[in-house]
Amino acid sequence: MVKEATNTEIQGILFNSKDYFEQFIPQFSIDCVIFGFHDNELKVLLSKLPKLDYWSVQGGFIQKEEDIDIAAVRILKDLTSLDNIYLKQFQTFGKAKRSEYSYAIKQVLKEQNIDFDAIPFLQQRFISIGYYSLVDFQKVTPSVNLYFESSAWHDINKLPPLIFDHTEMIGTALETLRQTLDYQLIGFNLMPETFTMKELQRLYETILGEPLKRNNFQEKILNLNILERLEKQFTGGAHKAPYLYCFKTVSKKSI
Amino acid sequence: MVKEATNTEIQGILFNSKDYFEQFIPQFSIDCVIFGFHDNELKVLLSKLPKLDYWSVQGGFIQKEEDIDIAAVRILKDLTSLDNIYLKQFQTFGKAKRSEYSYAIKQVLKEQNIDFDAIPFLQQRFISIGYYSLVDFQKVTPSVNLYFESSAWHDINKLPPLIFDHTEMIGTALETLRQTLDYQLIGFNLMPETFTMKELQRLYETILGEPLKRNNFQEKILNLNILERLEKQFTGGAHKAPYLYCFKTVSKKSI
DNA sequence: GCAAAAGTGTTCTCTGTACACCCATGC
DNA sequence: GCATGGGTGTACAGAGAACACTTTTGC
Repeated sequence: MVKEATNTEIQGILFNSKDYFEQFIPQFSIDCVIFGFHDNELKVLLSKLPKLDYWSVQGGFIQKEEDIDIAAVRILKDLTSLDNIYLKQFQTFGKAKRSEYSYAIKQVLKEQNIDFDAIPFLQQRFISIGYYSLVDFQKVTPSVNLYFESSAWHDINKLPPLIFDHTEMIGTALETLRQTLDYQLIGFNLMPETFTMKELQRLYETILGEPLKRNNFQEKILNLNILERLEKQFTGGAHKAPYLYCFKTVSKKSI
Repeated sequence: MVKEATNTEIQGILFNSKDYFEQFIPQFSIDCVIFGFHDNELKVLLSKLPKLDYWSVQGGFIQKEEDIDIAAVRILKDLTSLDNIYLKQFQTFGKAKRSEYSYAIKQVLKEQNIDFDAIPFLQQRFISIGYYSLVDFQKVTPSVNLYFESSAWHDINKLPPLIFDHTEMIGTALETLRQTLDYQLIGFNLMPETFTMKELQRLYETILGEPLKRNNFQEKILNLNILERLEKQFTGGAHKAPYLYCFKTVSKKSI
């Protein structure tokens, strides 16, 4: 999964900005906060900058004749190999200095013989449209392009250092998820095919950022009439075996 | 308030796109849905295209080194002469063909010797960041620039024909207002200094799009403890005089 | 006095929340 | 049997909705 890019490759791509300016709308990007659920934790998919301990929300650019929503779908597919995924625009980020690389990053890359100041592509001010998407962790095959070194899932509560305003971006995405809380939508898109009530509860506890009462959560969720109860799951634990559940079939909502 | 622009003026401005491209980020605009409340109706401030029965949400462009939120404030001030106004980004509109002028408009303007197809400025595809703002109707002095003929308030339920995707834009702004309903914020920014309970109720009925029970609304609003009761207002009607209210002082929230 | 509209109080339901109890499972 | 964790039931408080009643005003 980790793909190393050589310095020459990176410089080749970056300096060759001509293709970029021909194909895409300049100064404009889409960033995609990808949420997944695994090991009882809410995760985001991040990509690591080569040679540096900085990570980034992945994104892409908008083709000159492309709807932004279509661009977001295309970019998400490039990043996860997934189609037909829940995807939603949540905010546009446009501080004038938001996409400036820090002095520290520039210095370290200069040591690698990459001079950011000389690359027109990177000199642009970018305004970025933020989308978030909910994906089934198990189905994602993360991919990286040559700008990045590797991709990995990170616990939403233990984010690594991020470039630009990406920490704020993830925070806003989570906040939007919380405020537009939809039990069917979020669970259906983030959970695997089958799961226990406890796992589902963990998901909502992470999104809401607070513990929920076990029995009240169960009653509320079951009353929504969106779950189907399956057989019991014997875990080997010294306690009653929990039921497995799945969501009643609905079509995955896209934009 | 109505300022007529001659064809020569319009063409002068439009053809002189050089200034625009030097000063602003191309292909990028901010549109500002301005809400006001008057005559017991929720209104939006719109501007009329010269010579045509088409209206537009007003907006502007982003300077090369300007934060988008700052740009929105500047644009709003240009349009209403008001400072320190509640203003919120709600969605970015980016369909590829969203800012194309219709064939009908082009034809009519061709008859006025304005050839849209020859104006580079107008040939651009625009991606527009939508903001909405809540203003005190009485304090606004609408202004127009040379692109438009006049400005006027329109009832939210009786919108005239609008260019581009502006009808959808206003709808989304209203929908956002509804979903993030905040009794203090909305009322405080949209109502005049003093008002009756009935007037306030009308505002929320329009936003929610449904009638509310008079007594339940009164009880709920008063329990929020955000209103101050003033003297009675004798309207001359053959009924009990209603109290006037004002909001307890809070600072007007900006972005 | 009467109609119109404003102010106030009461009841009922529904939801959310806390607490309590019982049941299945493996050691 | 016993500890652990899952499933279910109950009781109380607060919010919202519907209804009823009283008060003020101009004619």
